[in-house]
Amino acid sequence: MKRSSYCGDLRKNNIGEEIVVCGWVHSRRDHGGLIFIDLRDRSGILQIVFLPESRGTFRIAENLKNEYVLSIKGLIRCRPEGTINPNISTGQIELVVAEVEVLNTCLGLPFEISDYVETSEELRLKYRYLDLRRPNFQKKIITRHKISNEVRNFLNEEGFLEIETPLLTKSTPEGARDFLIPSRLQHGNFFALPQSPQLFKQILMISGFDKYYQFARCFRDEDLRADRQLEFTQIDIEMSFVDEDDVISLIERMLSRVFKTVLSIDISTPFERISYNDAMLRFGSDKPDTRFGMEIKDFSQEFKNSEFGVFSSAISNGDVIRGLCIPNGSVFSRSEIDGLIKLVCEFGAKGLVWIKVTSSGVESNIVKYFKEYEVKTVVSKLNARPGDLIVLLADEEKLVAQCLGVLRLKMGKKLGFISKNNKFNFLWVVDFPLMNWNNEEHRWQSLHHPFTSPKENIDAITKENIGRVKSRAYDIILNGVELGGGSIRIHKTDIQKKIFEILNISDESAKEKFGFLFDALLYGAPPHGGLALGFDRICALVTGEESIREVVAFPKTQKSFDPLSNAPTPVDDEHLKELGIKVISKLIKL
RNA sequence: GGGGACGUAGUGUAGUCUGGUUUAACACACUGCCCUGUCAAGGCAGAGAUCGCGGGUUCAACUCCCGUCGUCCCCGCCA
Repeated sequence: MKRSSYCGDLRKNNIGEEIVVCGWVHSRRDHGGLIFIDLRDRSGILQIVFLPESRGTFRIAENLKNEYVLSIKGLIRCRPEGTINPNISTGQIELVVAEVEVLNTCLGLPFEISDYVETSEELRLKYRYLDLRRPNFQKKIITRHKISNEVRNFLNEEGFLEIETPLLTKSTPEGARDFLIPSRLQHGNFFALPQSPQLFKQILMISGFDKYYQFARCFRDEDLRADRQLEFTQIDIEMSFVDEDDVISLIERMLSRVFKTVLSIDISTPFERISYNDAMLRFGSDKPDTRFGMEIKDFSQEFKNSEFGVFSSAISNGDVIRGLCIPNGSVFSRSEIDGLIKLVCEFGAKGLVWIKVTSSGVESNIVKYFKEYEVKTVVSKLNARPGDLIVLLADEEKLVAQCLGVLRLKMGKKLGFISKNNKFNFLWVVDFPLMNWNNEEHRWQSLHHPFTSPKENIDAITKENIGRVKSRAYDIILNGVELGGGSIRIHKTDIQKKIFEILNISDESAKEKFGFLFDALLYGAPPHGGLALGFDRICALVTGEESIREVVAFPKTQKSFDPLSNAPTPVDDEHLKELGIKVISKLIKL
């Protein structure tokens, strides 16, 4: 009995056809003289009817259990009047069994294969093959495929070539911790798994491939989060002879096509663009969630000469004063407000000022030190209304932005401004600084990576000036999630040299670390740029999931363990010897 | 490295704050029987838990304390 149809594809127009379906027993409803089976495959569920007249098949049906694997031949017929199930796509028809073959049995299940029963993630991961059988999960994995398929279609039509880059590659000093692979033929040397195919895709541009893409597996040995796995997939794109607008427009067209095809949602293009400085000022984040307001305002000017010493001296110290208004926040109790203060303190900010706006005036921990016009200015600038809670913070600019940004998000969630409402707010963040100063290591660092092209020409790239130099980088944000980012790259050796100089990377070590790209720039590198999108994150957002583990078939736990395979595991001493690695019988705690 | 939440039959939860009326409850799943139109089927009966693990406090611990393991969320980290 060879399968002729998928269960979920059958409809009224198949009535009268003899078909063969294969799948799993999703549920059994035994009425004594009549037995129904819901047969499930990846396409959906089909109701199977076993009638007592067909004695052989009926006896088999009496002994079926959940998740038995069946092959069934029978006739599709219309369901009798009044027995139509509007909840499933095949609800108007059913299959009357002629022949049934039990292809396999199934043990008692560790959890139910059902969309209605939640199970601990630990158990789901251990029995991932069962978890993946759940219809909702199958939908998500299929959606993931649809997205990647549509991205490929689009890019292929646009003339892009998919080209693979190596997984066994070279360790790079900057960025995340590398996964290292010892070389058997060259003891003491290591490959690294790529954190991204960055250098290779730039090489491909220099090789003349012009428009490249890849669904690239990337690896970073850093701590895991809901939106971070050790290995993840990025849609990696690079183009030659383009500027920022070309890349941005391509991605906008690509994403609107994907959302149209997969979700039937029209997203309007072009996406809003916001400068990095604006994002930090107004939202306290370089990945602002613009689905709700509650924007941050600066009050440094207003309090420059304030009699409230804490504020005026903060300004003269070079700090800033910023604040936001929490709608209906005055209902918060004293302890809830203390919670906010504690939250801000956790980041190292000294403390915050709060003002409850009431119909009869204001109420505050500190407002008695303010002049009346100062209070009025704050209230009106934040457009605060009776019932609102104003929060002000004076501290170093970066810290204030971070604290208020976190506070804004927390309040937005708490007050229900962020909900699963199928709203997709795309946003480009542009005009990033090229570098920022690392205070601990006392050196300049690239904000993106050292191959990002500066906006200014080469004469403006000096150690004195570098803090003010913007880059030709762009990040794409969706609902406060960093979907991806990219830049126009440096294609001229002189600029690249200057960047390395400022980053304190010597010619020698630049050669050693990025030598092959450095050399390649000398041999006719075209202007080029591109971007990488977090594919797992896109899938999570499209399917309405909070965690990318919900759209990854085989993810790892937060401690980077795979409960399905039990990886990672120890290996044989023999194997280690071949790799030239000394056998360590006991791990030494450093 | 740090902060927080959680861990109770196969699964999901309640009970824990305020220790003893608990012989640890409920739902689903499971087992047996009944049932010819159900569809997250229904009815009857039944089995299933040393309350993550170790220690402590107490006349008495699922409950309080300490430690430990695991899972999740967050900070650091992730160019």
